[in-house]
Amino acid sequence: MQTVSGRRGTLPASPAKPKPKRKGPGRPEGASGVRETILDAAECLFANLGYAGTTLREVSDQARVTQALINYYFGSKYGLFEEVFLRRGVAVSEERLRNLEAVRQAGTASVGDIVRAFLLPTAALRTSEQGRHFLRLQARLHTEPPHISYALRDKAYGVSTERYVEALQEAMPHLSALQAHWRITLMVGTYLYAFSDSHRMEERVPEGQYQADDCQSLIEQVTGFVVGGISAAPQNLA
Amino acid sequence: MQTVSGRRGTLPASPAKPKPKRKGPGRPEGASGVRETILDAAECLFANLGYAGTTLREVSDQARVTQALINYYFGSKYGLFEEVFLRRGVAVSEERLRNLEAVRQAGTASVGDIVRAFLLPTAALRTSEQGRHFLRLQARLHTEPPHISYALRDKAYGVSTERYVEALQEAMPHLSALQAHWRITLMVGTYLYAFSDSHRMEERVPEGQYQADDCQSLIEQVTGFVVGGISAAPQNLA
DNA sequence: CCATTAATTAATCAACTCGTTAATTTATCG
DNA sequence: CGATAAATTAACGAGTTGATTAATTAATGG
Repeated sequence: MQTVSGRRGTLPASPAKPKPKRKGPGRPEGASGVRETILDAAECLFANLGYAGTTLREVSDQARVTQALINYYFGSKYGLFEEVFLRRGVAVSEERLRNLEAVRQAGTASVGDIVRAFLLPTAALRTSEQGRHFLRLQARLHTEPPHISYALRDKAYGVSTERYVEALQEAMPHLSALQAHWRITLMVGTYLYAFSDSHRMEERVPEGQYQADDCQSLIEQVTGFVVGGISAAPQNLA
Repeated sequence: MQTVSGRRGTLPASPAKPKPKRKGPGRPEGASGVRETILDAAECLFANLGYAGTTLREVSDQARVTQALINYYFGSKYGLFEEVFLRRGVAVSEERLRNLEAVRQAGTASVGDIVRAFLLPTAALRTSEQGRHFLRLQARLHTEPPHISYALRDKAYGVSTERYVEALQEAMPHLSALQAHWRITLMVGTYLYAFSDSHRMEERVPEGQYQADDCQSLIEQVTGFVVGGISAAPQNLA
């Protein structure tokens, strides 16, 4: 589709623009990329303002397109939201499954192996601005009303999370099914919060000790906590 | 403009009216209780739909008052939100401080003591429907945009959380200040998620094993996980 | 080279948003 | 009693909201 033939010589009344970014209506040459631009803008805004708090006009402004174009591409506001979330959500889920498969084939998986296999795909997202937007969006999705969140969460993460419960039961055979579910659930709650920047440690920790962009330290803190929590003795209530 | 003062005068010698619920305009006899009714309705809706997703009309409908009455009592939508959150938030925070003081005076506080002192006030809220609404609202507040959430979170929980960091450092002197902050932060993330019903274990756990209203089991699972996470051996980092 | 189709815009729409105002009803107090 | 203040309602208004439509431009395919 990338016919890179030169522009047509006859330019009606517009001045000669060497700029490849043509503005205005009309079918663009090749892929315009505007679709991804809209998704990026929406990802940022949905993450910061929530589903109801985001307006399509804000999205269109930030993406520098007209608002009608969003409905043209995604049909509706919810259609946009769906695609924003699933575009990264399914990728994360698939990577988790691949990671789990890898540690399983390498022998008996320890709790640490399982936790790292689960956390690494999302931890990697923290290295980019857009990735952090998605992580905030994801944390937010879990608090959105069911009719907005349930179907999406299930579609993206339903299967892979179930596999991790099974793997944990193999690693800790003395855990009941209910306990295994609980610990995976608590892991999810912990990392959602820790990776979403919705906490405010920056303001509470003595000067300069906390580096918000210290990704390595973040992963270690969270992994240590989660492994400790999952590995705790089942009736550890001293 | 409008008097937003709180408590009205003392209820006069109540003449034991059989029907204290008068409908229509005019000053009611004694305390009408409509203020709390509005707060309860708003608590439920803010929890389920978020700040932006809740309309004052829905609140007024559910509270069975006219929409203008909300502005009469609370000034603005945000004023209502503020009062909804703080009404229980400060109570929880104060109870946490009292609990911490109690375990400290009883001798050296263990990690389990600290965690239970922190979690019990919110766990108790799960026994009532309105309390569970508040817990969802609270979890949601942490994902709302800063201009909505930061001031409120700090006002309600700023001091008490800081005290718990100090207590944890006493209980685990080998932890650095940064690590202590992290572990308290991760405890918050974990319990916010676990107590807010934003997970969906009901649908994933084998039949009947999960009792959503089994408050005791919930507390045990979360407490065990958090104590294990906090007590985990700190990876060798500064 | 012309018909078709894809991409884009401006303009518009009906519904809904929060907040305000004037009016009304009643309790309370001097 | 009568004045005042409190509580409540109906109605409205200015501004947004998500979505639709008709028109416009250009690439593509036969």
